[in-house]
Amino acid sequence: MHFSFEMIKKDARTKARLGKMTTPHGSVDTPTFMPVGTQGTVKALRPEDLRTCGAQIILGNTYHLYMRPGHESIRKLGGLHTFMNWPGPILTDSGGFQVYSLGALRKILPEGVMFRSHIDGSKHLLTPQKAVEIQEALGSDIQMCLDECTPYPATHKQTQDSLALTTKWAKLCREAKTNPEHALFGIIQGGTYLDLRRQSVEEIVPIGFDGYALGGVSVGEPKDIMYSITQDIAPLLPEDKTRYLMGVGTPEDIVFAVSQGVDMFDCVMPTRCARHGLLFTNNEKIVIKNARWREDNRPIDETCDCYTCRNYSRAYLRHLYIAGEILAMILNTIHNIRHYMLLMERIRSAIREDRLDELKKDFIK
RNA sequence: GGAGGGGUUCCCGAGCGGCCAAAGGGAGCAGACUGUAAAUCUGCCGGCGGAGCCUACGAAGGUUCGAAUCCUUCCCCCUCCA
Repeated sequence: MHFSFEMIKKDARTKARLGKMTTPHGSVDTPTFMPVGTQGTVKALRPEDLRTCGAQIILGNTYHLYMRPGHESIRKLGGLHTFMNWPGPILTDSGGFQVYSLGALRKILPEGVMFRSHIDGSKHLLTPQKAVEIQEALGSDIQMCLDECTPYPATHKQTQDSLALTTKWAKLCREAKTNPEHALFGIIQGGTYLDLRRQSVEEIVPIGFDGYALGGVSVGEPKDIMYSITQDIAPLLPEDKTRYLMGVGTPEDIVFAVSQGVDMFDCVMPTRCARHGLLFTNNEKIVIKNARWREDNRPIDETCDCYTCRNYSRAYLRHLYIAGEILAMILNTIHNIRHYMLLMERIRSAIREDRLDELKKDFIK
């Protein structure tokens, strides 16, 4: 089964779209959220927990899996799906974000990025061709082009130079792709400059990808800038292709971006915050370590149907967290992922019923 | 009975004449987290609205311009010998 994207319907009052992606490992209802599983695991969850939470697609990472255990090993062991026992679709990030996040450990060269491994300090050159080769070895359903995630702040000139590299690498990734079943997505950069963002769309779209991502946001820029980039650029992307806003975000960010026509998201927020004791609900955010929950017998969220909310009290979850128990991370992550999945279900229902704007009002005042 | 070691802020523990409201842990309290170098990181943590003052280093006296730090007595604790 080849990758495809079908737009089922558009919301009547916003730019939101309801759609369906088909991949070699199953289909995905969009708008969708991908839990982040950088190292071949969504931290603290078993694949069956992910399934139960409603996750349809997850994200893995080229850089991390290349460094450890190595993409060739994973290929020999049957590919990433088999290796990690996740039968559903997987999107792999290219390592472009590590160009940003591992800033001190890498050097950008015209032909690629020279990384000093964060694990043992060894040197590795990640080229666009290599990034595609690794992702094909992993067998990911959706591969991402190697890009430079432009940091914030950056001058117009710096952003322009960075963009030139991203465009050049996008072409090389496109040429390097060999497996027709897998999708390859291009990435729009251009920092906070609208003219460069537009230029990026004009350069990347003609190369011809299976989907388009908006990258280089949520890297420290003010939220209104991120929103305006999303608002201005998402509608410029081809209607018949998946639109993916990389690394976003909070529930309100997601609802906003959906209203601008974005179909896919990924973010560490639900998983990392869960491990750090921040639990999402439809009302308040709950910092589970707070003393106020010491004897609170209620679940995290009475409207949530997750395993954690059905079986455990805030008091118990607080105890587990304070005591440093592993189960705290497991139960907290189950809740936050389910919360995000329920959010996406609410979003899809709203689009289906042409009332996303009403839902949006609940999130963005 | 003899010899030696010790009692420090909630706990452990450093300090051994002024730079000490007292290092460093822990506990406690609060906050952050956006394509994961994150089970991480940050802040607060004797009292009083601040420069400041008050109360604090087993107890009581003393020496000194100044004491958690030196001296005396007392009260506890631990180790070894009898």
